[in-house]
Amino acid sequence: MTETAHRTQAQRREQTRTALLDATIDCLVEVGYARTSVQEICARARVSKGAVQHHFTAKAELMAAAVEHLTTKLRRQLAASLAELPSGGSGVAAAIDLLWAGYSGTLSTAVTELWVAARTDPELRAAIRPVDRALGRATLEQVTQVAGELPPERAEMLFWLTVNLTRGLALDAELGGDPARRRQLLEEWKRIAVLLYQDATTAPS
Amino acid sequence: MTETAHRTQAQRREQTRTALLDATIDCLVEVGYARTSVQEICARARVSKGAVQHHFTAKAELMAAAVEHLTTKLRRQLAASLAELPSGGSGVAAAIDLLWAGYSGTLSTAVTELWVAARTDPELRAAIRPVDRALGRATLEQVTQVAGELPPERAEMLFWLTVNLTRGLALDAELGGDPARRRQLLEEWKRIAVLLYQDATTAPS
DNA sequence: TGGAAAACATGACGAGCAGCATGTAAGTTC
DNA sequence: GAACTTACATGCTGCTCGTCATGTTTTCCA
Repeated sequence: MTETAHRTQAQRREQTRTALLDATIDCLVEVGYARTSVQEICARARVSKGAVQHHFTAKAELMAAAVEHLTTKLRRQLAASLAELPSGGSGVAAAIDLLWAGYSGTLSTAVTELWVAARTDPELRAAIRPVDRALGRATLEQVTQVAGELPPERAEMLFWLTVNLTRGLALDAELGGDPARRRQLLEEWKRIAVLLYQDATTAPS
Repeated sequence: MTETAHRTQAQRREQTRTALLDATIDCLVEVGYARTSVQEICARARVSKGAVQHHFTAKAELMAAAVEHLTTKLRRQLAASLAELPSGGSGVAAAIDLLWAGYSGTLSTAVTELWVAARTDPELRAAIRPVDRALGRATLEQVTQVAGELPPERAEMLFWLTVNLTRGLALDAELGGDPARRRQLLEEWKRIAVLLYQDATTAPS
């Protein structure tokens, strides 16, 4: 029990706000975007519909806020794990593992739901694009610091290839594809990436 | 104007049935799964709600049928283009292009909508999985025939890597990512694939 | 040619949805 | 401690959805 005898207004505000946003993410992950209703979110956040009405004027605004909340979380998660990467060939493999871990978790599942929904919802799309691009660029920067010996152009290529491959694999995982095959594919890609890394660093053009 | 003075019952049945399924796919592509309602589908197919009621007992059944219809179309499309592939290194690059073309078109967009929806809808999921697996296997077979000199194990790896990368790129395209970068990434991947292909064929382990 | 059956249309029903109006409790300010 | 503001709850309204019951048209068959 959280004995909240006295909470300042700012505390109350932020508390229910994050509760709502977390509940929204949970909803996206568990029931999908199509069935994510305001009522469901309220039920999970243990608040009334009036509360969400007070904090967000419309559902779209809630979703937009959820996108930012979500991205912030993902960013923190990735940053924390990417900070302690070894450099060199083993670093490349480790980075790929981390990217896979990041893009295959529940947070990324929620992002995918929003992405697909945003394709046919211009408002949501406008909210997602800048935030997502910022996440991509920030992650790229951290990754390229690991593989500093590589020409930045090639490091970027490797990064984006990994990200897109990982997203494809995450999609496969969502539908219940064979986990063993995914592991195999990821191992193979790591092998290829390390090989390319070594080629580029030992014999620069 | 299609002057349909006399249509046999079977013709009528099949005609409105495919009209409904095509309309469903259009709906998925244009407004997304969340807003794909029976009414929307009926409006596009120029039929009443009673018609869909007559052909499909529930909406889930319509969706399941749409999945199969969709997969059949995709299969035909891929088969037609994959049939006339050159073999060898240039064949590998061409195959990648074709897979990209297949997985980035409107049909694949509809599939993605259904995929993501199926993640949280067991019924839809059960309908999708076998059909999708069959599509994957069939495409794999056709592709491996092109790269016959490659050890089947490695050809399969290359295929699945390409498919998953392509799906990730397709997702990126849906949100309006930079087309130029996608082209760049695809070119890079083709280079890598051809390189791996040559390595494997000239110096088998 | 008439009647059975299939294909389709029309209208209605209950459920769930988002948004709003209004009421109540908790914190702030003086 | 009383007026005031912010944070939240409750209940309603109009709408859309999927489904169903019933009517109408078209084809088939004897």
